[in-house]
Parts: sequence; C-alpha cells; structure tokens
Amino acid sequence: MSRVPRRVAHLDMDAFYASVELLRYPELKGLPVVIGGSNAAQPSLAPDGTRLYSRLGDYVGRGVVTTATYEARALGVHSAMGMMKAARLAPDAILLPADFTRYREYSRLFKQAVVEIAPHMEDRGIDEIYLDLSTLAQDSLTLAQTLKQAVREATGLSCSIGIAPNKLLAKIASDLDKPDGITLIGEGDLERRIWPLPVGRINGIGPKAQQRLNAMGIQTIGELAGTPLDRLIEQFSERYAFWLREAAHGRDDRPVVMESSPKSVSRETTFERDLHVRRDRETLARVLDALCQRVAGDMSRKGVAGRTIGVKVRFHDFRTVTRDVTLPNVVSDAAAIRRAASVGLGRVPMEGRIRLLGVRVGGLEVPGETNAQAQGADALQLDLFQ
DNA sequence: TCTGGGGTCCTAGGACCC
DNA sequence: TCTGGGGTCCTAGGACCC
Repeated sequence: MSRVPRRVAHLDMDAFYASVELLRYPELKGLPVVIGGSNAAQPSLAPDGTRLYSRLGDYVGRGVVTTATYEARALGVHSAMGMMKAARLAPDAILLPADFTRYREYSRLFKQAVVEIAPHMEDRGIDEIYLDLSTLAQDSLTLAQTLKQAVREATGLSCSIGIAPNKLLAKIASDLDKPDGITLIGEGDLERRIWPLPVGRINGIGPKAQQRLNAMGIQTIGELAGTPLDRLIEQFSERYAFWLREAAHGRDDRPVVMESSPKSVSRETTFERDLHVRRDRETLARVLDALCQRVAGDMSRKGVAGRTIGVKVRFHDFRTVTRDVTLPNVVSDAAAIRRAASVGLGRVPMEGRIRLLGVRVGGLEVPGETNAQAQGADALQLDLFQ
C-alpha cells in the first residue's frame, strides 16, 4: 500500500547461546563448545579451583545439539543434530547444558538496548528481531553501527545486521557477513548479491522445498526467478508457487509487527526411554498430569484461555499422531485441560512404545476482553426472547 | 543408542448450513 | 432423487522457523 520505500533491518545475535556461555566461561574462547543434551552436566570445580568440563564424547542419552561455537561448527556439528552423532564428530569438544533462563535475560537486555534506538521492533524469538527503520533519519550504515555498539555495551555480545527494503532481503542480508557483520542491500543489489545464493537461503524454503527445487534443476535464487510460474505450480501449491516467484524477485510486503497474540500454548516431553502403554501406565498418567499443569501455568501467566485441547504422541519409530478436542467453551485450568486431553488420548491408536507425549491448547482468547462474536450471540439471544 | 521443544501457517477433507 | 455452490468450523498432518 505505502509508496514510501521501506528500510528494514534484521538483527541476529551471533551463536547466541554459545556466546552467552563464553561470557561466563571465558577460558573456553577459541575452543569447540557444544550446548545441548537433556542430561549434560554443569561444569564442576576441582579442588585446586580449576573448572572441570564435560567432554562431548562422554555424553550418553537422547537429545540434540542446541547450538555450537564456530569452532565446533567447523568440525561438522550444527544445531538440531543428534547428540550421539555430534559426539562422534567432535568427541573432544566441551559440552555444556543449556541455561534458558540466562539466555532469556540476555535476550531482554539486547532488545531493550535496540528499542531505545529503533522503537519499531518485531520480536522473532530469543536471538533475532526485525526493525522498521523507515522513519529514522540516519543513514543505514550509521544506524547499523549504532545498533551493534548498543548491543555490545548492553550484553558484551556481537550481532550481525542486514538492512534492506524488506524483511525477506534483510534476513538474507544479515546472514551474508557473519559473525559481527553489517550488510546493506538496495533494490539494485538483487541480481548481483542475492541471485547467486542457493534457494535454501530464503526464509520459508526448507529442506523439502529445496530438495524438490533441486530435483527440478533449480539451485540458485536467480534460477528460481527465471523459472516460469507454470513449472512451479506443477510441483507446489498455487499459493506457494506464487510466493516462491515473489521471493526470488526480492518482493515482500510483510510489515514489521510490534505486537501479536499467542495462538497456542504447548508442552511436550521426550522420555529417556520409550514407555510401554500398559506397563508404564502410571508414569504416563503422571507425565500427562504434569504437562497439563505446566500448560495451565503458562496460560495463566499469559492471561489466556482456550477451547481446543490437543494431544501429541510420538512412537518409538518416530511416527507422530495428534488428536484435537474442541470444547464448547474456553478453559484454562489444569483439570479441564486434563479431562479433554484424556478424551483425545483415548482416540489415539496405541501401536508400540511411546517416545514423546505432548499437550497443546489452541483457540486462545483473552477472557473478559470484549468479543464481537460473543456479543453477537448475546444480541441474537435477546432477539429470540423478545 | 539417529532425530528437542515451542511455535506458526498451510492444505485437504468432512460435516453442516444456506 | 439428484445436483450445485459458497461459507464456516473442525481435524490431522506436514513444512517450516528459532
């Protein structure tokens, strides 16, 4: 709609969790460090005062790598990789448990520093944000330098920033010079800077779509831009095909949104060993109880209630089944969530041992907030009774 | 010993209503 | 009895992101 050219920044913290840990354990700087694993041990103190760290190669158990330092990435370890595989690749890497409370605190600090400079901020999770810089006076390079300096002063951490005419290009740009980089992309830079990149660099093209594009002989964003729409529609939904073409041409009009309301709240857990439906019945019941209580706690903190209760079961072979139960009215207490979850669970065909159990509440509303639909219903009732 | 946990959005089919 | 659209709600699964 707006004819004013936009200027959007994407700011991405560099190896965020790992960098927060290095602030705490500076002697690990320059070493391959991996964070993750559900049962990684905290470093302990030797009698002589030196710190003893766990070795990745000694890890036993389930779980994935949450993040890794650039030195560990050089050994082939990356986030979401299974811990056991990572342990084979880099047995001598240092292993640290994740400390999300601490990461959230640093997240708050860097966002607070940024918002002082560029108040139009969209939260995209713990370590990245978009900023709409369109109304700010300074040039882009100065702004990027100012933002990086502010983040460093607030946290001691570095970040990478991309500035471009929209979110799509800003996101790609922030990744072009990492860590500690600044990349400015203008309209004229599309063919030279963006088109040579692989299609997977576009936010929204994941492994599956990338594979299908590659199979069509499309590797780069430029090749995608040159592909007739018909060919894309043969492979993808019409909607996705249109989006692919727009993205390849660097077109994206999504606004930088400062507020959004939660759509769902969920908790899930993967067991250390797969549980037997009957033999481990009591354990499963206890875990289900705990999950419902945690979801209820999260909902109460957010001040929401919801009417669609979902359960998720993942079996030993990684098959995942979900069942939803929609109630006539919103609920928010653990007991009501638990009752609906039991109904859902009763509809899951139990075929094999259970690896994961999850509970989700969707269809969220803020109770007490004026709701047009509810008011409409009230009005209708009044009419009926007149 | 492959494959965490918290999310969003899309698709497709069925029920139901007009 | 058969045939139609359009719209909404619900469900299940999947892709994707951080």
